[in-house]
Amino acid sequence: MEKIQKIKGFADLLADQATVFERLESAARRVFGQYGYKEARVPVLERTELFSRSIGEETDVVQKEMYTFPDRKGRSLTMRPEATAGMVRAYVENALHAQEELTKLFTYGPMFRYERPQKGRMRQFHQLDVEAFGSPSAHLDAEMLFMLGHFLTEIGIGELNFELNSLGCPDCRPAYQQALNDYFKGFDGGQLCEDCLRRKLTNPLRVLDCKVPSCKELTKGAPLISDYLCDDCRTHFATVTGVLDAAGFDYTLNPRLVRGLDYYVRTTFEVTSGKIGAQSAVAGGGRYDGLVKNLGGPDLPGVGFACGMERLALLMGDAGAAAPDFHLAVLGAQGLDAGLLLAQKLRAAGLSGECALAAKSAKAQMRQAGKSGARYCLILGESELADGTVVVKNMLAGTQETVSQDTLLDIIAP
RNA sequence: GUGGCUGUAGCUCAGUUGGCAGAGCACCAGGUUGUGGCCCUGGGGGCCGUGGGUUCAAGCCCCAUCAGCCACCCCA
Repeated sequence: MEKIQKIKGFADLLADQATVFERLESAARRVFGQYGYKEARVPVLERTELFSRSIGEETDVVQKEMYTFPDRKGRSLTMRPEATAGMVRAYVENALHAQEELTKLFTYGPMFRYERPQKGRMRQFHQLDVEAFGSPSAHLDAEMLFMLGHFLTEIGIGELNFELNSLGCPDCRPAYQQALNDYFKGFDGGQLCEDCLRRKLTNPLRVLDCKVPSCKELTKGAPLISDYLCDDCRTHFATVTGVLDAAGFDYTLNPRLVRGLDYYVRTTFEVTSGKIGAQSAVAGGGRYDGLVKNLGGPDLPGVGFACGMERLALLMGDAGAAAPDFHLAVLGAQGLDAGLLLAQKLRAAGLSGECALAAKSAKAQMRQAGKSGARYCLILGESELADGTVVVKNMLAGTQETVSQDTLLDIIAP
């Protein structure tokens, strides 16, 4: 029969890799919980309109990266390309705003984007996602950055860059975009790279972020958002940076930091690493006041961020499985039943280990015990079976003794 | 969507001007009637990614296709 292989950009996470993800998830639950965030589990499949309306019709994500298809009744559905839209939908649909003034939620799971895979970029990838609804406070922005930093420290990742910017709001951003457009009008003659000529129309902010040297040169004199912020946005941002400074939180201001999703306003941030290839962003987020209303909810503000789990995994050491307590070797087929029962007794007492399922040679079973990494190898042969004992071999020391099965637990209990 | 590199044993990879399919590691067994790691001996394993083409003959040459890696783009 023909082999069926997994589809491009999807991955099987096995054993040690799965353990790394489990560690990320439990660390997230622990740390986010310390800040009052509660877990939410939301669907992976949503109505397409949810994403086109929130992320922005003209964004790359919506234009060319979504897994979109009709269901059996012809409705357009989409595998979520990011988590925020679904979280906002759940917040609105469950009327959580009516239950508490501030709602703090986190979730994690697979996201889907139809992109060409490369280092740190998969078509099915996983994100940790945090959202806080209901507060316009700049202190919430700052606390969220503290929490993100706390989490990254907790999982042992260092040497990261926190970049910070304010994108302004619907009151002040139009003036800035106009200024930027005016500035770029002078460069219609092809002095910008091909990508930037396109970007100039679709997302002018992104031109500021171009890596082509000639473009970098041309944008040196470009207007910066920081000079166009309205008073409210300026105050908000100053409060955020002020709190971060007071805490000695390490970050850099990047007035050219752009986000690919349309809903961001005011505070935006990105955490990058120089050690994971070209896809260097490990986390990114910001404030999205207006999004909740845009998705049919009340006019309440929100802040959030997402963390790429595959990218975090690239920065983490190998997990290494926990060593079991015992391996039970059975010599002689008559002992298989008794062996299994003995193993059950040990597991009931909280120990971990496996029992032989076939009476292979002693050498073969010892080899298996060695490979399992078990602290003890228990040997149940004909003579032990006859007098209710068992041989306990300490695999590290290489010593062994014969003990009664009744006192076995006293010896090998951790 | 664009570009470069790569697909041979479970894994990492050799494979000559086109001429019998290879190594190391891993796995299994034996060397020890009931004792792991080190060592020695032996063994099982291959639609050479897939489909076409050229040829007396293709792992090798040509075309297509799928997949992987890296980069662009974009983003977590």
